[in-house]
Amino acid sequence: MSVENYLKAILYLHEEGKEQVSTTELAGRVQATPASTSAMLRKLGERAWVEHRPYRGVRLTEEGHRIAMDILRRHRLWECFLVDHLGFDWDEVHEIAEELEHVDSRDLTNRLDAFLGFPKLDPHGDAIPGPNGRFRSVAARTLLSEAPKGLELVVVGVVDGRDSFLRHLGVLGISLGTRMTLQTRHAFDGSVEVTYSEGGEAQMLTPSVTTRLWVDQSNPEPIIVFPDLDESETPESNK
Amino acid sequence: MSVENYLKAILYLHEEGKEQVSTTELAGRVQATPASTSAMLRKLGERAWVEHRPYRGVRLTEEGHRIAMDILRRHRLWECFLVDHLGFDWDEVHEIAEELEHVDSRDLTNRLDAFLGFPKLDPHGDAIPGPNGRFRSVAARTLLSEAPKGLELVVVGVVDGRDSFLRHLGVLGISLGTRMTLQTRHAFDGSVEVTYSEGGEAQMLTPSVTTRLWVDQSNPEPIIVFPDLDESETPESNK
DNA sequence: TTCAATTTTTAGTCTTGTCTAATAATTAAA
DNA sequence: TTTAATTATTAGACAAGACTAAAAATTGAA
Ligand SMILES: [Mn+2]
Ligand SMILES: [Mn+2]
Ligand SMILES: [Mn+2]
Ligand SMILES: [Mn+2]
Repeated sequence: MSVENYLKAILYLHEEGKEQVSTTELAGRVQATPASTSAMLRKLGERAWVEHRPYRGVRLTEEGHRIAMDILRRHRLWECFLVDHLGFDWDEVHEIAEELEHVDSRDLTNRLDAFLGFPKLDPHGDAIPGPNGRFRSVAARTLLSEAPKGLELVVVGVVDGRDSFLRHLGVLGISLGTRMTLQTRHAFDGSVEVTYSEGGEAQMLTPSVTTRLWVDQSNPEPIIVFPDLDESETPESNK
Repeated sequence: MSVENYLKAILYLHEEGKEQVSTTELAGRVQATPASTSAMLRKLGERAWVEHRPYRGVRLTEEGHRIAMDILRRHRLWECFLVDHLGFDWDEVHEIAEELEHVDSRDLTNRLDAFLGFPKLDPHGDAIPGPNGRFRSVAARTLLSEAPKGLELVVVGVVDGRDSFLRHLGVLGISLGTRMTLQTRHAFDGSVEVTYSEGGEAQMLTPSVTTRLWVDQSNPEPIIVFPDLDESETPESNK
């Protein structure tokens, strides 16, 4: 919980343009003393969620960025729910979302996302990260029918929101956030075969499906490389 | 958070008929050691949320009962939301609700309640406390093990909300609202045979099942609602 | 370049909640 | 009514996260 709030605060500061986040500024954001913040940064560094150069500042690692984006996603989705369905005003929701964001269930988050209609913006007009941990951008997504083979893809949207189609997706085991890799494309009729990252047998999808599904690359190229960080922790949370 | 889980666990045990709750039994419910539980009980006693007589057991005070009922209210409202609006199955929601229940905002709770249409029962058929901290309705219900033969019955709740039991019900083709008629009762082992109104073959049910299912006569009498109960009856049931 | 102001980290405590091991009280058996 | 088994509490530690006060590093002004 505390760890999550710190990560999100660092993300906010990055989004505001700060490459390096100072201890004091971060302390201000999380309402803690610089001393407490310093201790937390050491811990986050040990877990490889931030790169902390003492006295110099801190920056999210790729993994830390991923985690922070997921918290931001939950925060903004809940804000949508509170405003659009419970009738809160946009200035009343932040504090409550600040709590709800810490309920960490991938399934819950994705279903809430679907329930809300896959919103791209929260009630404050801020972009909502998608299930792949990146902001939803029209440019970044591709129809499954035109996606490349061999790369892990993640389903980021549907072209057709009719109930009949969504129910059919359910039968196929596909929902927003489903990860799959395109294995084969049959030129004859445009059908494709995919394998789900979660396992199971190869699945054939008809063009009626592949032309109605938005996908994106599941694992973007690493943007930042930290040569001297020691290896890997347990991937974070999320049942 | 921890404090809330202890209070709710004590409430559950009260609802199961235990006047005094023992340290060991409570420890089992909250998945902690008796030593930790003992320490927590001292603290809860200091805050006057329980009456703790060392070596004798513990009981919620009026204030503690009020707080616990409010947590139970949030838990069950969220379960309704997860099932009715996010499409979860009734055996998937408990763990998530276990987290959501701790988001403590009166405004949020009451708006959620309204959004859901002021439900009286959660997806497992358990009564939902109202904003006044008392149950809203008492449905006329009987254990299937004690129900009369030959009448059409409808499943209105489960005594045991554990996922394992709910999944077993799924295998048996039973869910909330399932209609059946008790055909035979075998005195030897307490097993019964029922037929489903929807059709299919007669189904044998073991006492482990029949003593955990609340049923009501299928004839559509309206649920009796007592908006302003003076006495806090102790509605039975649940995990 | 030097030194004082500012920023950051460290040292030492506290609180909450957890654990294991040891002790004490209660209950059940002989 | 003793004793043995069970149950409950206390003692002592630990981890997370927070604080204040003190020390160390960096920065900026003279
Ligand atoms: Mn938060
Ligand atoms: Mn917002
Ligand atoms: Mn809980
Ligand atoms: Mn329930």
